[in-house]
Amino acid sequence: MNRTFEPTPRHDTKDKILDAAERLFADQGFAATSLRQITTEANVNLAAVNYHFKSKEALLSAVIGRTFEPINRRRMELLDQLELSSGSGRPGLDEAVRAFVRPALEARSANAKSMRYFPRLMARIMAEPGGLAAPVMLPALQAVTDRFMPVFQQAMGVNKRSTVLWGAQFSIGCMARCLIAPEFIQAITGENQPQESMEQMLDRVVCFIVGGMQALAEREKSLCIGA
Amino acid sequence: MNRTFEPTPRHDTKDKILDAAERLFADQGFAATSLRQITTEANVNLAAVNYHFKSKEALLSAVIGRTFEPINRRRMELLDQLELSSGSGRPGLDEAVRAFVRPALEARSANAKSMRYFPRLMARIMAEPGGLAAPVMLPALQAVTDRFMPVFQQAMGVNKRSTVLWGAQFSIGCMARCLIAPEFIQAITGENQPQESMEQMLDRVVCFIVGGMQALAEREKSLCIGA
DNA sequence: GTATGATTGAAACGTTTGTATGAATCGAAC
DNA sequence: GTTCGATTCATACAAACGTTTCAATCATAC
Repeated sequence: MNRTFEPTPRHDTKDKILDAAERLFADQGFAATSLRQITTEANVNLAAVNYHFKSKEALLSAVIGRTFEPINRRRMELLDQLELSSGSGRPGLDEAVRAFVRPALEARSANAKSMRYFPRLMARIMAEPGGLAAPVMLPALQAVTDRFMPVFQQAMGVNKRSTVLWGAQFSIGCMARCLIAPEFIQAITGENQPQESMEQMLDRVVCFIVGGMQALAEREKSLCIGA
Repeated sequence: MNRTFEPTPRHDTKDKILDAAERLFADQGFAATSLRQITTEANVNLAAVNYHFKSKEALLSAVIGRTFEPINRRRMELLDQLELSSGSGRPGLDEAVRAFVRPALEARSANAKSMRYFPRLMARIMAEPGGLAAPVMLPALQAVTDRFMPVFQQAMGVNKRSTVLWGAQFSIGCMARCLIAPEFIQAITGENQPQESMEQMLDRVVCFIVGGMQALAEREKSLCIGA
């Protein structure tokens, strides 16, 4: 067999593939990213993808799982801590929203060397309720929803579940947008805006979301009075 | 030449391609949609795509242009009317936000027979500042931004342009999310929520956005007092 | 009827794709 | 050193892809 073998260190092939896939899926989307692009960037052999991950789709699931699972775990931790440190076990709306949003912004900041990729991956995945990522994403979203929705509802002081559900959806929209907004602002204005810190961005988006949720709560109350 | 020719009516090939492309690009994304899928759904010949649109990318640009251009034109019209009918030529924040959001929701409703497609197309496009759609989208976004941003700023009563820019980005996030929220709510809760009318959805999202923007304005004022 | 440009049709082309295959190499245990 | 499973390598395969080509057909004007 004609083989020009240059051995690759064998201890991190899988991670190299995951890293490259995360970057390229985020930048180009799943379908437009070929396995050869991934393996070229990761400097591994094409067959390694199927060996370690069985299929391209399974690779996507793995990328999503390792990206989003820590965020959701962090959310749960923050909320648990909040409830412990709140005298009545009932966090305020501002605190609850922070616990929801902060992990996503933290993840953005933690990916300093590939900061341009994570926000787009998240934006792409969040736009696809029935897409390829659904089997991985829906259970995760379900768990977070089950945990946070009652807290939001209590903090908003509303009776209707639909008010909370819509508020949560708009909050997700804000949060997702927040992750890519710097790129958009740059593209639209052509200005090099001074870089905002993560805490500044967090303050802005939490302020907006809390204001919006409180407005929805007020709306519900005034509709009840009118009915 | 061996040809089994069945003539197609020649008066609407281009529109059939655009319709099919809009549906499939929205549902699957650009890269995952092949021209053969489009032409099969449109019941036209493969070569027609390149004849009428020159390339797949040009087809995408055409789809985006015909989808988003009417929305933006409607936005401008609504705002013009608003300024005419406002005594001082200065619309309130609620009205300005409505003028921004309503056309998108209207477009969703107008696509009754393909309602599942338009929201996703919009969500996909909005997630990609530097993507394939950028040459078409950025000028359109620029025009809308130039027109609405001063109105929002005045209505919010803030001095800093950055406050308005961020508020606008969060608003776009809310609006985009609003278009696909019914699917998400359905997927997460497994419940068949009663269908909300367009006006109900519009009221909800405008309420949230206005609340959020007012909160940002208050935040700016309190930061100025503190500084 | 003829001429001409527009439009459609079938097929070809070269490239790319994900998956699969079997051999070579590696690393750990004995 | 030998064995065995894990891992990597080069290659093959069939299918799919966007673009192109050229002839047939259509529609309109004269």
